[in-house]
Amino acid sequence: MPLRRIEKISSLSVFAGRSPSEIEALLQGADEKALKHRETLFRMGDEAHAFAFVLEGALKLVKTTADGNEVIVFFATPGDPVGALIMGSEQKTYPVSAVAMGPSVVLRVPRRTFVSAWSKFPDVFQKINGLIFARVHEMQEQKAMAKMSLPQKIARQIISLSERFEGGGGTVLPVPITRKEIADSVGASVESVIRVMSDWSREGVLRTSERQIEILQVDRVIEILRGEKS
Amino acid sequence: MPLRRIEKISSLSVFAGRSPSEIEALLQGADEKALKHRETLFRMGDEAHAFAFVLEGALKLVKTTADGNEVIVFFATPGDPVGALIMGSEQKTYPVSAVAMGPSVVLRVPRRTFVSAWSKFPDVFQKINGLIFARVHEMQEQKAMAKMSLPQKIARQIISLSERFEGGGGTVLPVPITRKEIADSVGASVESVIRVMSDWSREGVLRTSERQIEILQVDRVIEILRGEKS
DNA sequence: CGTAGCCTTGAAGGTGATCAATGTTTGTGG
DNA sequence: CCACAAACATTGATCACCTTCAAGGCTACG
Repeated sequence: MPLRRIEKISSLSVFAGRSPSEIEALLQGADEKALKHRETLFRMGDEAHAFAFVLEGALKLVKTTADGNEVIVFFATPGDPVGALIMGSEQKTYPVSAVAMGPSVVLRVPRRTFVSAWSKFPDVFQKINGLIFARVHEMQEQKAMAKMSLPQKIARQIISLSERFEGGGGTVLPVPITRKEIADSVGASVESVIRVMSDWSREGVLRTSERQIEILQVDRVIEILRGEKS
Repeated sequence: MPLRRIEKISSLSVFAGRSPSEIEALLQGADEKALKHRETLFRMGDEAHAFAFVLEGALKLVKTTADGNEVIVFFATPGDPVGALIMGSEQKTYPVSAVAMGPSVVLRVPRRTFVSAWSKFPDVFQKINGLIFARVHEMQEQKAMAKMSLPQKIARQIISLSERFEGGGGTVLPVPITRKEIADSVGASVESVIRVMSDWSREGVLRTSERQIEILQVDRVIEILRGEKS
């Protein structure tokens, strides 16, 4: 039952300026896939037969290290492509796993369509590159935090995430995210993340219920990010 | 005095399969720029009028953080593009600075040529994407080391760098790299990097002279990377 | 021949990791 | 709908690894 979310799909930035028939060509063999919480879209090492756009919810891109640790490389939010870069590359297997955070929906496009149709539209390519740029930029920003303290890293991660979801107020992360996931994304231990965030809860900076994080004092978080302590 | 290194230029992977006249079109307004050691190609925040390919030597892509720290985001080695991603994006200023490590040469292509010519060749685009993929991959791998010990991070960085330069043996990094640069790239302090590398020198694992690092016992370095201590 | 850039070493101290135990919430199968 | 298993959150104690600060030396180069 493919493509019931036409609205949402045609509002994807990649499709801006494409005619309906062009869009149809770009979506040959594409389907919408609904994912349950914690369901895996693809696993690191799998052959890359398709890429996808996040339509609803969010996916985490995860790497499992040799010693069994998990590292979250990126949080993909609505509009973000996943597995797109690899479509044009030599490599044939996904370098990361993609796992849904909360119930999510993706638009999955087979590689053959990428090769046959997507490559034909320079515009489209350019749009994808814009999205990739955003991702690289985000990773670079994060790398720039290397020497900062843990609270600063966490603050940055939370702010960056909250900014990625449109929507007024925007102070509630509309995606369930665990302390472990935050830890894995900033390169810290769960315990340390908990200690930091518990302090913040006590100070009324933020609040969590059912994995949903609500930022109560955005300015305070920004202060922390800038480097003032409690 | 543009384009004396035609040989090297046409062997760039982006140009594979292009005819001489096509290459000429892709190089409208392009020039070769020789950079001295520590010379800056572009500065973070500058308007992005051009992108470039490294032809000889190497460049470091650096971010200066609010508190005056430097973070090296990527080492660009021959064949790598710098500033390419931003060409297709909304953003108009470079997110990082590019600084030569040792005398280097780049092929600089103006943005207008990118817009007018490069966008016309889907193949070329795809090739660039392949290169970007390699870069993203490298950054992801590095992020995956977040929880590893400092010696492991340094070992990885050194190995990864040595692999990026073709050339048999490949155990001498053909680019001058300081302890500070290694520190800035793995997110550690100079002193710590020095302590680790001094130990290695004493053990005969590697040797440095004039900023050139020579790996004497590659297998030992790999052991360290895998997690055995001295 | 002085300055700038780089390397080195030591001492002291802090941040965050690790280990261990326990509570809480969510999900699942009978 | 209950019972039990997973997944997630919490707290405390301990300690290793790195950072920071300080001081000094080496070498290249204008």
